[in-house]
Amino acid sequence: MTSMTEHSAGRPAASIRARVRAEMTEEIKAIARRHLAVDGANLSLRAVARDLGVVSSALYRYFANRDDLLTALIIDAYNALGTAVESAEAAVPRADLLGRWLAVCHAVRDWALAQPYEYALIYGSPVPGYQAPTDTVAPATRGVLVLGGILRDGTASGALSPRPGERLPKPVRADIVRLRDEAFPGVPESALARGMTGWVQLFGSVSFELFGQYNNVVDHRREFFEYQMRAMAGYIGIT
Amino acid sequence: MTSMTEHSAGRPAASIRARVRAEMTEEIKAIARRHLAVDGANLSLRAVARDLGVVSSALYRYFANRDDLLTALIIDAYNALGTAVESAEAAVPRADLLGRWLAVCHAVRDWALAQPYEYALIYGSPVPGYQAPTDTVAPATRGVLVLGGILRDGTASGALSPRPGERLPKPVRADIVRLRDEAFPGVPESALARGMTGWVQLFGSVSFELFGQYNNVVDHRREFFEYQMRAMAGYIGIT
DNA sequence: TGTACATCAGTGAACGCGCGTTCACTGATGTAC
DNA sequence: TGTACATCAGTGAACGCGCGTTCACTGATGTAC
Repeated sequence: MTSMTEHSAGRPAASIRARVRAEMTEEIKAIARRHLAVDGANLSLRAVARDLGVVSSALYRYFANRDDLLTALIIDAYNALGTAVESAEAAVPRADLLGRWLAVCHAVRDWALAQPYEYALIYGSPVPGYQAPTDTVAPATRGVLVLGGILRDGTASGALSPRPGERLPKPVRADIVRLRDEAFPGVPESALARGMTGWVQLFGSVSFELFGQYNNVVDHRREFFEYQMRAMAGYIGIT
Repeated sequence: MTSMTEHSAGRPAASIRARVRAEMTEEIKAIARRHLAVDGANLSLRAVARDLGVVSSALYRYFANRDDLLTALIIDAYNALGTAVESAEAAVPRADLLGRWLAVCHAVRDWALAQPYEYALIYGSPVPGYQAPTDTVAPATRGVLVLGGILRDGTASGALSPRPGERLPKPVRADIVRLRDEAFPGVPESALARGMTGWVQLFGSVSFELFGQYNNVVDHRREFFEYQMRAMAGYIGIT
């Protein structure tokens, strides 16, 4: 790692092996992602190895076991979704709060439609017997932090409808205050509470669509989704 | 079936076999339900047979294959949830629209918390490779029809806040009108559209809680849930 | 620059399991006369 | 009421698969002197 020995191409010799290793790791994950469609979270290491053209025990050079591979896929999925949300929202002028909120909503839905099995992995039913380790937590929060930014900016500029008289039920307030202190500085309690409700609606709507609850019920899905998200914007106070 | 031959106990002889068969079928499903917790939707027929104390091929007297057993579990789950919702709502005075709505919401959440794996089976990620047959449709709609009743009654009595000027986006209106004509007579379009949004919020919230999205985020779950459901009541126009 | 040694990716065999489904069968229960 | 026959639940063996993980190994690549 810190070796000064240089390869003819100008790279430290050690990093060649490291680079090949990183590429191999990515390829394993890419194949595993494809297999999510077939097996769901019941991912088969042997099937991944077959597709990779390698003996199944070779995978253990890269992942300690099946759960480790699943964890890597989960973290990647959260990060991909987080990146999609962040960059979609960043492209909207800061003053356009409604545009920013709708950009977030559509980024979530578009990403989920494009990788439904990865979406199911992170927002669907938990995998039986699998316990997510703590390093999934940070990637999982990237999306909602973007919403936090919208609420903060709207509060600072006065564009977010203030609710001076609103009183939250005491236990709800306790959760909201802790959340605000931990992760959402500068966001009023009522805005955060309403924002969380909108966040639940966002994922509830995407999950209904992806998990088949809209079959034979809703045909115009994008429009129905946007109608709901605009309704939530109004409820949150984003205009 | 139509035989007049009577057994000494006063039952048609054929029905004894039929009754034993029905009991056996119920027992298989009961054991299978317990196994959902371990295997998720990846249910093992052999494991069910072991628990039943029977050879695995014996199950084929009762279910043609694994998917048929899964289908039976799905239908039972929808019916159990439908019954829970219907009877909780029926216990509230008809004029108390908010009480009826909250009874529906808590019935869904309570049932889901009591049988989380059955909830995941019907509202979680779809089972890879499994296609639900059409006879799951009717049981699946029982819950939302109860909401329809609340909207209808509220409209008839004038208690549901009317939204005379509200215009839905055209594609949304198309879906809503079709839905209304098929299953929700007497419910105004805007009420139905808002009701659907509330319905999505209800299941979004329950799924977030059950599928682990509230871990380290929301501690007071019942209160947080009720706060959200009251917010949606206000949005729908239920007071 | 050359050589001895260490690291590490991938192999192939094995362990000890699991699974859904089919099929010919036995023996008990129910039906028809 | 008694008897011959039909129905049907459950058995046990088999087919043809699948799986995660371990382990001793080979041979290529990288490192240190």
